[in-house]
Amino acid sequence: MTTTTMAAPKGLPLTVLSACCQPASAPSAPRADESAQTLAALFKALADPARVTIMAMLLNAEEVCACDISEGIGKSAATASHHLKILKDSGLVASEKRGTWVYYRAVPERVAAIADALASPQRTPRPKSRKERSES
Amino acid sequence: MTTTTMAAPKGLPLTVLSACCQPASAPSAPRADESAQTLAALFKALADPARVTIMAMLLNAEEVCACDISEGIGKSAATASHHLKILKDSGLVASEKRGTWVYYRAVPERVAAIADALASPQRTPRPKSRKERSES
DNA sequence: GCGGGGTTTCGACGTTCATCGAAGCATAAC
DNA sequence: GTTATGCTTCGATGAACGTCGAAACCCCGC
Repeated sequence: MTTTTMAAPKGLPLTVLSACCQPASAPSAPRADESAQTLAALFKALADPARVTIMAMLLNAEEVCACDISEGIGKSAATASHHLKILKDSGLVASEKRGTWVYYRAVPERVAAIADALASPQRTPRPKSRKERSES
Repeated sequence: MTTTTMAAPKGLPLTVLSACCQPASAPSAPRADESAQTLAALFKALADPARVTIMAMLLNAEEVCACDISEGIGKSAATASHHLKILKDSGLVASEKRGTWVYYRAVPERVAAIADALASPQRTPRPKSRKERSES
């Protein structure tokens, strides 16, 4: 169930894909911008090979110990912790501390949310370009 | 020509989601890393609100004039061109010059490729963590 | 040819990012 | 309490990024 897609038909950043370039009820309220920023933040969280590798590990295995992640990406423990914090802050992974070890798990709903935002072009009739506007 | 995705059923970076943490036939050849880098590069191309907005415009309308994109993201023409170049280099958009104007179009296959990479967890039995290895 | 407008490239600036070593925290075993 | 181990935070450094103005490029109409 992909988070989303339940109360609101497509209630997440996806809206940016259709809410762009609209009347904008409130004059100075950048609404679509907000969604774009939210979505861009999610992409930024994945915009590093180390973090992609981490997500791959977490999506393949149900749970991964932090110690394995460090050697899985071939970087120092400090760097691994840094990347994990970024993924955690973006909600893409969750962590649980059991004794000395910390286990990380992917949050599939969040991952699916990104995939959903990328799907379904849903073309609109056609905005009419500036060129056309100036030609008429 | 979209480069990619056509002959192979899922012939793209998705492999990173299953190719990670494997025997690695060649000792010092980071193979999964390559896929991770490819995928991360795609995410990085989308890791900016301006570029997300551009993709939204291009996915909604079939074709958008460059001049509209500049004002669509509220940045200078130079900045818009910079972002468009990044998207073009990553294969997410294509451009066509007709007379004085340049029209940009999204490359749906490439966008879908990212969505595909995010889908299908395909769990493997379980890698066995370092903790377990050290405990046995 | 010349002038003008759309687009891209160049150069520069300030900001953000990835990375590591070292130090700090927390938990478990003794 | 002390020691050892796993993880995170801190501080610093070099690289990459986003942004813009100015210059260059390209195509059209005259």
